[in-house]
Amino acid sequence: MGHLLDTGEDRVLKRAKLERLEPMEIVEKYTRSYFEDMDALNVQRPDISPRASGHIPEQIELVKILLEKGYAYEVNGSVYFEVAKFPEYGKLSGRRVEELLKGVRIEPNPEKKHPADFALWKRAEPEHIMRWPSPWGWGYPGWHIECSVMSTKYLGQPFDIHGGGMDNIFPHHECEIAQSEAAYGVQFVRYWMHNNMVTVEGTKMSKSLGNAIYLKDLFKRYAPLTVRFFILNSHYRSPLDFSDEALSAAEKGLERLWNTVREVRDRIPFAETGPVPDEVKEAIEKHKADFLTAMDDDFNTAQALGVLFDFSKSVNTWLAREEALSKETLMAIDGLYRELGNAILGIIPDEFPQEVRGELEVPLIQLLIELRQEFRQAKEWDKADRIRERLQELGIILEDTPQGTRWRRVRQGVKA
RNA sequence: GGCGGCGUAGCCAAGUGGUUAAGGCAGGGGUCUGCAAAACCCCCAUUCGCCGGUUCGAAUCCGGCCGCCGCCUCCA
Repeated sequence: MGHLLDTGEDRVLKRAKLERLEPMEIVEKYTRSYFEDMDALNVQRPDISPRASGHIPEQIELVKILLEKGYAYEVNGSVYFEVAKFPEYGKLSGRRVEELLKGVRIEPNPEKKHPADFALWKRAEPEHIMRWPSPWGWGYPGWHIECSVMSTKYLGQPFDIHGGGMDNIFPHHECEIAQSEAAYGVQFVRYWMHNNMVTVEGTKMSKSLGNAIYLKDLFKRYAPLTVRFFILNSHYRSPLDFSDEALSAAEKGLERLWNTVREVRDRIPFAETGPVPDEVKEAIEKHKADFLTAMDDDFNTAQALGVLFDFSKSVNTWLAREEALSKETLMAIDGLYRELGNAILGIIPDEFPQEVRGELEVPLIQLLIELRQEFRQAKEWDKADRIRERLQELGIILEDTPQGTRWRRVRQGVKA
């Protein structure tokens, strides 16, 4: 369903005309683009992504039920939900119907019995392309009914968690509750999770202000997992402010985490078999428990990340010791990173990307490392340092370790 | 005007009645290193927007005020 812009135009139709495409092509195009961004952010795809326009009969059915039960009334081919018949209206947002009227700055729709009543079905004039036949004539569904219908069709009623932005609490989620609970007489949703708003450099993000950030653009400057880490670093109920300073700090922090995990994984193939020290076992158990406690507390991802950093500090200390860690120890540590950092938070990749641009890149870097090693052995420090500096300028960082020289890319995952 | 969220160090950000206010970034000092990098150790908020109050005790509870954000509109 396109639904209307401030200008009264249909959102999808406007876009379709502009791009000279079928309305459904527009929907498909933006849906795919959205999934691309979510894939990059390591967000799992939903099992079902229902479309409102694919559920017109079900929506009509719900409107019929509400009419039959007396919660709705029809006027001129439109159907409205009568808020006065549902005393609990406002229970989610803490509003009272009487209070709502005071702030109304728009002249009430004369078709409505009460200004707070909302549309379940709207009559559509012939020029409105997205319209369907119904018992009340040609029209299209109201602005909240699709969510009630599609969520309960696939999840049942009640279902466990309904997410969404805080800005949708009223009227959208309030209306969903009214429709669904009035129709079926049982609770609609068990838990509501409302994330706070996103700002850019302290001001709200909006197209008209020209400060909107598109993920595809952001990914050119910061790796998608950096953005994910940044988002996870604050609680979902807190406002999220995008700034270069904050994103850069997140990038550094994630790199620190990755450095430790990379070191652990690099050592596994060369490590000797041996027992896992009690100290390590206990630390793994403790940090895992702390992590899960944080997540169980209303998805406190920020605190959970703190636990991961605490754990890494211990790991780094073990790694820096003289005695080598056994293969079992390293694998146990990596196992916790995979469980908490990968499976749960999705910020530590299964495998770190090499980001090779061409087949020649890796052998050439290795050649330069060899040459530099020879200069170092000859104590020709200026030449050795020049190789390291020039490579760094190219985005390759060299690190000398007791096991030899390692290299990695600066700002991994950022599309050049 | 009403409803809701937020306001914690230079920056980001946990913590919502009780020992020393997590963690990350930045900064300072040290260890390691040929020098770096990475890593480790130490330092870095007697104080939690402001003002009152409750309490033996408050960032945490109550009242008032200020600031940012959102909603109160047929965007969904």
